[in-house]
Amino acid sequence: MKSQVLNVLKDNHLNITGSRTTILELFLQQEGALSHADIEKKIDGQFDRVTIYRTLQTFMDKGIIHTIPTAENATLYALCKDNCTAGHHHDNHVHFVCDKCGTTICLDNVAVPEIRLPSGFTHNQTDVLVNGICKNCKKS
Amino acid sequence: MKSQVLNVLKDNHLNITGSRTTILELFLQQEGALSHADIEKKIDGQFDRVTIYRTLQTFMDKGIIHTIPTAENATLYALCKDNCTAGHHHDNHVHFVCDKCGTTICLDNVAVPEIRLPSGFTHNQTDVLVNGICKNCKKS
DNA sequence: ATATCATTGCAACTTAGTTGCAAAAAAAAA
DNA sequence: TTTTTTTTTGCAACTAAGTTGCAATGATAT
Repeated sequence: MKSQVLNVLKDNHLNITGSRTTILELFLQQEGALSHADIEKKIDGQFDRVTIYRTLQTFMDKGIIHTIPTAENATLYALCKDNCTAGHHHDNHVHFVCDKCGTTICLDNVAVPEIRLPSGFTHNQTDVLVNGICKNCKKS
Repeated sequence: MKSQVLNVLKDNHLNITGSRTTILELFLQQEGALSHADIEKKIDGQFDRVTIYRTLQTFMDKGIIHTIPTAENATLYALCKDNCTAGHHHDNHVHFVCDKCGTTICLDNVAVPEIRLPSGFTHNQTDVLVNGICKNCKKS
């Protein structure tokens, strides 16, 4: 729905522009996370590489999306659910990477466990990355 | 100790060469993980960039080192402790990144917790990345 | 000591990401 | 609605990370 896109942008005090609506729509249309390259393919020349980078950075700053660290070291971006405040936001959920189809998704209802660190270490944030076979690939 | 370096190489059926002994020594001399750039700096032109990449790849193939996924998406390499068999090896420990000094270390005695996945998902491997302040930085 | 096979350095390339600046597009003001 | 101001975009040029082919060098086995 188009109005959802506009609402998200308005709520974050962002001007409505072509690249922002188009890229935000991509995220809302699908479950998995997207890389810069994924987006570049999907919009097929509609916007410049640099514009995509800058749009993603803007969304990051506002807490609309977050990055996912992957084992293969490609930066992935995914929508934040609800309670991410601008800037300093935590993704308190587990990230899942499918070994078969390569899709990365956020398991929003799988909590990150507490890690007991050795004495002398202070905890700040935890990222959990699980590899395996996803729901869709298992069926086939 | 020099003989330790040679033993590791011999045990893994690797020819003894300059770059392999030098780079392996670097890993044995220190606690934290190293990036390609770190190594390049430390060996200061002794070996070609490409040779470093290939040496790291060789060590990976043999299970001497493993990669650590980082939030900033720079590939880090660290020594495997003991029971990593060649090729398919698991790093069943937590990785810690210090927000102050940037050092990444393997917390070998902090186990990776079991993650309970939603139905339909099959588990294969888990990576845990903790950010915070390390032992050394806390003192100062 | 030499033949064989593995390893290295070089050059050239691809891919990811960044920066400055002028043009174009939004939003605000008149 | 038109003009002004501010933001956003595209382009070009750049840096950094990583890869590949090939000829030359170095290690190992005979």
